[in-house]
Amino acid sequence: MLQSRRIDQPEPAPQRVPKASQCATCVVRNRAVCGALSDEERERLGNEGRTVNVKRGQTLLWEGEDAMLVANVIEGVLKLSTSTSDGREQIVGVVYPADFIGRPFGERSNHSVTALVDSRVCIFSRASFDRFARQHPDLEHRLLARALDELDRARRWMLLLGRKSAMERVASFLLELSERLAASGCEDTTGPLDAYEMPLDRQQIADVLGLTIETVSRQLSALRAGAIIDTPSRRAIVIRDRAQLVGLAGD
Amino acid sequence: MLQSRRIDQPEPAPQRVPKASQCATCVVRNRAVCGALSDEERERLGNEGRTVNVKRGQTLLWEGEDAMLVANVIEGVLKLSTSTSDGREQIVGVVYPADFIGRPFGERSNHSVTALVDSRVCIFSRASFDRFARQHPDLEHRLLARALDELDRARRWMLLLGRKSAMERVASFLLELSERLAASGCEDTTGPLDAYEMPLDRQQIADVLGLTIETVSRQLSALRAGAIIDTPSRRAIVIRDRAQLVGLAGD
DNA sequence: ACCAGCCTTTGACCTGCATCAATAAGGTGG
DNA sequence: CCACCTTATTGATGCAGGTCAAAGGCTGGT
Repeated sequence: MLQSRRIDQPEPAPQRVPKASQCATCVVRNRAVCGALSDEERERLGNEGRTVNVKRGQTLLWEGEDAMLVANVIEGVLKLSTSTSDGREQIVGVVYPADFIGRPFGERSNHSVTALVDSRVCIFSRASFDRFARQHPDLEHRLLARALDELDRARRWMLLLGRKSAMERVASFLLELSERLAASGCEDTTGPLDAYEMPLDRQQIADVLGLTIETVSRQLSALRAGAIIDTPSRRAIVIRDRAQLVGLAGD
Repeated sequence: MLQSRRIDQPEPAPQRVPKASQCATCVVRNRAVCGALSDEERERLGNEGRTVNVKRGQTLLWEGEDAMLVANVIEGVLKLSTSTSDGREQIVGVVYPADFIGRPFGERSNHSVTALVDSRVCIFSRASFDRFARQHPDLEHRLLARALDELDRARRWMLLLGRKSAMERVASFLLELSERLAASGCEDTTGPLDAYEMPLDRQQIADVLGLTIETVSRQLSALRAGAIIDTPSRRAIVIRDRAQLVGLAGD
């Protein structure tokens, strides 16, 4: 069977930034769900929220526990993960700046949310966010649009997990990251990145792709040997031949 | 690699029932998204929709094509599926009565929708449904709740596809069906069914679980040999020892 | 600088599921 | 009731990727 997994250690609670949110200057205010609101409304929602720094490895929400909060990602990358009772883990989503975290209109969180790199999020109590959302149809509309996009993405991921080979999975993943990291930068989107810093370690890549760390490593080595990518350091990825990589992603 | 797949043959277009929808007596009117509307509003939405019969095997929406319609399932079971360019197929969702089909607020459908058994759905043009939804926040709220539930379900499915063994997958699937088929019957829900008719053939089960038809067959035989289930006919499932089956589902 | 403790890579081997192939069991029309 | 066809089961074999084990490489602390 699959190897078991180290458990993410409990960590000190995320550090609250004393100052209340400054929505007016928030870098993600337009792309996040808040973008649906007028300045005045956004300010009102902002008063119910707080900006919080989350260090790499810290967990914001635990699988199975009451999901008391929701949040917008301002900066950083976080993973959503579930595990079987015997410790096999699967990462079911990776979120970037402007993405929404949590389960509005639901009691419990179905997956843990953990920072992959030092991140900053804007949190709300679920109850107050739910109340606010119900009174602001435009906000709910943005939430819906986002949920539908996530659903499409999750389903594409199901094709990868159910039907793709190890090499196809790794190639697909490197390409997806190259696109999403480019889109999450606020700069004018100049298309997918050919060089980026990998926010996941090898174990986490394996957990996204439903593989083992060794298999991931071997596929990366093979791509390096074929001069299709380069990995100048552990966490750096350089795509040298995107066309071939696309071919290997196979869909 | 994985075996290739027979293509669903193009079929005659779904048959339109001449009579306009009779929302007032619709068996799923409360559980479907329409349940958010008043009688009067529902009637108004109903005037834009039509009831359509879809025969087993007929496809309502094609992957990659413009998604011109959305629908509510009134009766039956349908699959949502995607495939790789070389024909490997993955079923990414199975929908039951009261479930919603299609991609509101999106241009193209990311998966095909095909009837697994003779079904009846209530269709709307996407454009008119979108317009109506934007004017009815309660309807969008129900859509959002549904999308979030689907997302949770898809993510639990990702754990299955990424990390579970063949036996765990088959056991999980039999249990999920036993619950969802019970819930989709309009009768007072008396808990999960211990006997039901399997709406999928072996190939389709394999396509849901990311396995091959032979592996599915072997797991079912093993379960039968262990007196955990019985399969009195091809499409009949009887759960004889639910506790053990739950144990084998492993999560 | 140097050491300790990861994380990653690589190699050797094994196993669960895919693949290939042959029957068997329903189902359908004549 | 039989011939034919589709779908499911069972068996034999192979291989992709998992498991086990042993080196490397970074990194951070003193």
